[in-house]
Formats: sequence, structure tokens, C-alpha cells
Amino acid sequence: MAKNKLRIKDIAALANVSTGTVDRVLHNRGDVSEETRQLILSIVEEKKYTPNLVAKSLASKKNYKIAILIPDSANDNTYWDLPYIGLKRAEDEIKNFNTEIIYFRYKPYNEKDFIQLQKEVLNLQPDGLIFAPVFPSAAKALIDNCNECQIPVILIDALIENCNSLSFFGQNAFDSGSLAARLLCYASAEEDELLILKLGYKDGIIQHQAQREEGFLHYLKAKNRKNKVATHIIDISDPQEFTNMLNDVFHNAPAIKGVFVTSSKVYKVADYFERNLINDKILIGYDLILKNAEFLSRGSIDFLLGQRTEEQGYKSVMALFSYLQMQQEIAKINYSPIDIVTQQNLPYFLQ
Amino acid sequence: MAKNKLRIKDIAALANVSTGTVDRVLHNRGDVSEETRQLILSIVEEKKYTPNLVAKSLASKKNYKIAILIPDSANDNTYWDLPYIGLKRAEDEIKNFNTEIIYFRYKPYNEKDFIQLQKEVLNLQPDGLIFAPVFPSAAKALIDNCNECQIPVILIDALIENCNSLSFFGQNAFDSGSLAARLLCYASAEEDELLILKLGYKDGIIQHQAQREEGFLHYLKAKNRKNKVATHIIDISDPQEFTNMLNDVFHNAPAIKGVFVTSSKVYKVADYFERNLINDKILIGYDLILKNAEFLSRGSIDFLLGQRTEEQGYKSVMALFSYLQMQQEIAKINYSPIDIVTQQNLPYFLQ
DNA sequence: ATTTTAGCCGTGTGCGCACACGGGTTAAAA
DNA sequence: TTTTAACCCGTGTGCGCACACGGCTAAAAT
Repeated sequence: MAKNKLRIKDIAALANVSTGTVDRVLHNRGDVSEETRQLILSIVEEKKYTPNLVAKSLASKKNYKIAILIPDSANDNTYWDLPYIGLKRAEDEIKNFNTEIIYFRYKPYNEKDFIQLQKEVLNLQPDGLIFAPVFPSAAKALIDNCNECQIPVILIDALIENCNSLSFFGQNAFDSGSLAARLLCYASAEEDELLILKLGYKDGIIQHQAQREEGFLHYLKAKNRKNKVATHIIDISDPQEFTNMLNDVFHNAPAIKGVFVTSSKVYKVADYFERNLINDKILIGYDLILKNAEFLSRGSIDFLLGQRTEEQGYKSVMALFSYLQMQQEIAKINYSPIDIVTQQNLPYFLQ
Repeated sequence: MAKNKLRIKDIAALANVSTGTVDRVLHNRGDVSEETRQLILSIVEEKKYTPNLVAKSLASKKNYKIAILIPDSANDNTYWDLPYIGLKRAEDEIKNFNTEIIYFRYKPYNEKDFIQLQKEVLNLQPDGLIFAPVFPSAAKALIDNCNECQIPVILIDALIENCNSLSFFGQNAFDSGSLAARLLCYASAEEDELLILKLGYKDGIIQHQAQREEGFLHYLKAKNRKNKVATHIIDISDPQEFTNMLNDVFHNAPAIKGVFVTSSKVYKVADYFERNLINDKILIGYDLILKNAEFLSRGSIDFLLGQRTEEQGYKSVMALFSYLQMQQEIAKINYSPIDIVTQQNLPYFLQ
């Protein structure tokens, strides 16, 4: 402990009472005369006493449980590896402070599995929950359940409107779309054609993708850009069909100069470009998953928009921790910076 | 503490010895038979024992002092406000862990003041030092002094070659220059003229600026870009003279399309552009100081390259802390990501 | 006059670890 | 045989805080 740091013992000495009395005042446990209470509070105020968190945590018997409910990592969906690293880092940092983290990971795109694990989470009765509301209606139900049980909830990745969650950590999807548009505008002329690709699975309708598209179009409109813009929604369940669809698109519009993929599946387009020797287009997409990083480093992707996924995981845990242990307020909305990653600065974003 | 966490007491029970013996093994204090030593070590290994840092810190009587030696913030030089925020954040986080931070701040561009404070630092006999080697030769002397006194040194912002410092936190200046070139290449054609501006005070020769220029030129060369590039070194001590110089430059080369300012003083050029109604040029510079952010948000600056200054401060302290308290190794070189900041993503980089 | 009660407060213990101190055993030196 | 030292190890205390427990005083109830 740094020198000159005030202890409960010191306050007690200053107020001519015992440490027990000071403790009772600090914790509002009553049984203290109003006079002594005011005296102690005034000393605390004046000397700016803050408790020694180390000792506090050592002495406290309360054990906090934080549940985390996120998709598992799969072959075709490694995105959640990234927040997981940050979650783990936070776990390491707080595991000595009477706080435990319990992970629940469900199969991606599998709402049934999500609902199953949701029950397990509630069964555990955690002191707090962090989860990704991938399935809006199921997510809403979970939040309602948690509110009933007085369990504070933090959302990561996606934001659910009109519901009583404590906080949100993620990206402003709309603004990231505008940024993508701006970058493509730098790298293309007004007469160039632009393309928006929304890739996904049949029932994986992600609100992110819509907002990113909106932001993109909004920028072009605001700047009075005359570019022709087409949007295609393409299913990626079947690789062959995916290729056929792209063949169609690029055959019908060979003048396309810039391609904006509204998800982390941009590597699939980059792969298509490489296999078809297409290198006259600017390609921009989302997130620093490994496959994307590889294509970016080869120049097949021009820009990746990152969202500090690791930091999102880390910060959401730390915020909940401070909220539980120190009643520290958390901002309702915490947007991550939107990182622009290119071949040149990529190495510094990996690790 | 999380449940199932192994304590010294548990290890002792498993090995049928007392906690004192386990402690002696863990701290290499000798007086333990080789047999018991191996037994305890094998248990530690197998069960992956890690000490409870909370209790460890509470019990330890050693008080660490970390000295920080950086420029003060001045009217014309607010850069160091940024790392300071991160240093403060780290201080808050570790102040309960027997670690104290003592700041020494000298007048910017004032080597005399630096050397004076350097003496005070050594006088304090800190357990570690973090400083910015703004004046290379004086910095080298300080490092040598610290090595003699066994004081580990971490450099931030600038890197001094061939000297025995523990670690470095900062930006890869060369790569950031390349990145600037890449951005200007996207936003300009081969026939466009480019300009490099190195702004500074007479004796403020900063190696950064040279490396950034090198990286910039290297990129153009590697990509076989034919752009005409001019470099100007301009003193900014006298505002009037500064304006005259810029008048000269842009009068003689009206075809300049992209301007790369190799320092955080880019706001001075943006200000010049605004006052002279110049808005046909792409302007790119460094660092998210307040003035730069203002010009960026108005669109007078196109790109700012950021270097996570706050994070640099934070990480350097935390690294030194872990090194001192837990003998944790630190990477010799820690480059920050090079952030690309535009009007669109600026809000998310401020705070 | 005695007992009860409420209001106020001090003491003691334990959290996990570091470290000082001292105790016991054995083998070598006197 | 006795002394001494080397070797190995257990015990106890304190770090700052939380909290259980119980003690004291004065007023109210019996």
C-alpha cells in the first residue's frame, strides 16, 4: 500500500472510536449515534478515504458469479474466439477478487440450443449476466427473466432496443457503414459502380447488416455521390450456389469498382476473387478474424473494419465487476472505436 | 476468491508439510530437503498453483516506487496530456498493491530542465523508471545511470537504439509513414503531386519525423508510384514566418493534391488551409490531440494516424508493475496499433 | 427495586500470504 | 562422550477489512 494511505484504523483514531464503529458507518449497519456518524462521515469526506480493495476483497466472503452466454466457435464462425480472449483476460484479472466466471456457449445459428442454455444460466442464479442477443425475441425473454430475478444484464455485440439491460458494449453499425462508404469514395470515382453484399445463412437475419447498409447508403446520399449502388443478399450455406450467385453478379455488372461486404464473411468474397483472378476491385468488410487477416495481408481485401472485439469482452466483464463489487455506474451504451485495418497496419492489430 | 482455488495451505496438506515449507520452496529460501522440494514443485506444477495476488500484496511490506519522467503539457504542446491519462488510470489500478507512482514533468523542448529532473529521479531511488527519451544523448546518460543503480527502465514514445532498456512502448514510425502513403495513394492519382511537411522547433529534431518520411517514400517506391514528392522542413516558432513559408510552398506548386505532415502539428496546416480557403487537398497527420480532432471533425484534416497514447501510458506502467511484483517478462518492443481516424469514426476515439 | 430493552459501541477472528523465529534431528568436530 | 553446527521444518504474527459477538449504559417496563 502506498504510504499516507488512510485506513479504517486511522479514521477510528481521529474520531476517538473503534474500527467497528467506523465500519458500521461505512456500511450503513446502524447502531451508531447520529453525532458520531456525522463526525466519521466528515472525516471520511475531508481525508477522502477510499477502502483498500485488496484487503476488502480478502476479507469479503461473498462470491460473485458472472455468467457469460455467447456462441461457440465453429469452423465457419470463428468470430467469437475474439471476444472470448478478452473475457478470459478479464477473468484472469479478477479471479482473485471473489469473482467467478462461468461460460455457456451454444451452437451458432441454433436458437434451440440458445434457449436450452438460457435455462441453465437462470438455474445457476448468477450475480450478473453478459450475453450476445443474437436471437432478438429469445434474448428479450431472457432479459425479462433476469430482471425478475434482479440479475443485471450486459449485452455485447448487438443492441436490443426498449429493454431493461444495464449496458451495451459493441459497435455503432450505422456509422461503420458510413465509414466504409467514405473509404470507397476515396478509392473510386463518381462514375464507378458500387456493390453491397449481405452474406449469411437463411434464417440468420442480423440487424447489424441492415444498419451497416443504411449507414453506407446514407453517406453516399449526404455527399451527393452519383455512384450506382446495387445490393445483393446471398446465402452461403451451399458453396457451389454461392459461387454461382457471385458469377451472376459480377458478370452482369463488370464495371463494379468497390465491394462492401456487411459482415465478417468478407473472406469468402476475397477467396472468390483470388480464384477468379479478379484484382481490379476495392474490397472492404468486417472484423479481424484469422481468415480475413490472411486475405488482407495478401492484399485481396483492401480494408477491414474492426471493432475491438477483445476489448469488448474485457470491458464488459470489468464493468460488471465494478458494478457488483463497488456499485460503480456503467454507461448505458459503450461503442467501440471503429478500426480501419489495412495491409500496412495489420500486424499491430494482431495480438 | 473463486472456489476450488488452491492455497499454500492446500499444497502443504497434499505434501504433508507445513505452509512454511511450501513458502520456502516457492521463494527459494533454501533449508528444504531436495526430496520435499521436488514433491512440492511437482504438486505446484500439476495443480497449476498461482498465488493469490490479493493476499500476497496485503502481506508484502515492500513498497515499490515507479518514477515517470515526461514533458509537461503546454499551450503549444498538449500531446503529453494523452499518455498521462493512461498513466493515471494505471496508477489508480495499482495503488492498493504497494506501488506508488511519482511524476516528474519537465518543460517541453527544454533539455536543461530534463537534466535537472533526471537528477531528482535518481535521487529518489525508484524501483523502476518510465520516460520519454526526447533528448537522445541525455536519455542515454540517464539509462546508463539507471543500469548502474539496477533500476529497470521502460521507454515510451521514442526508441533509443543500442541501449540497455527493459522495454519500449510506442509506434512503428516507419510503418505509419507507409500507411500514410497508402491512404494518399487511394485518394489521389499517379499524376498528382504530393508534399511532405516536417514541422518543428529549431532544435527539436525528432527522429520520428525522419522515420515517418522514410516509410512514406518507401511505400511509393515499392509500389512504383510516379507521383512527384517534395519535402519541406518548416520552423513553427514564428507564426508569421510559418505562414510565409506555406504561402511560398503552395504558390510554387499549386498542383499538390496530398499533404503529409509528419507530426501532431498538422492542425497548424489545417488552420492555414481554412484561413486561405484551400479545400482541394487531402491532409493527413498524426495524433488525436484536441486541436487536431477539431479540424478533423470539420473535415479540414482528412486522416489522423493515432497511436493509442493513453494505452501506451497504461500498458507501460502495468508492464513495469508486473515485472517488479511478479517477475513477469516484458517484450522488448511493444508497438501500438496505428489507428486511422477520420470524420466518421472520430467520436469513438475520443474517450 | 428489579428486570428488560434499546441504543451504542469495542473486541476478536479470519481471509491467504510472507516472513521472523525457534525447535527438533542428525552427523561431524572436539 | 559431549559439543557444535548444519540441516530441515513448524508456528505465530501481521497486513486492512468485514462481520459476528457480546458488553456497557441509561431509560423504560414490571
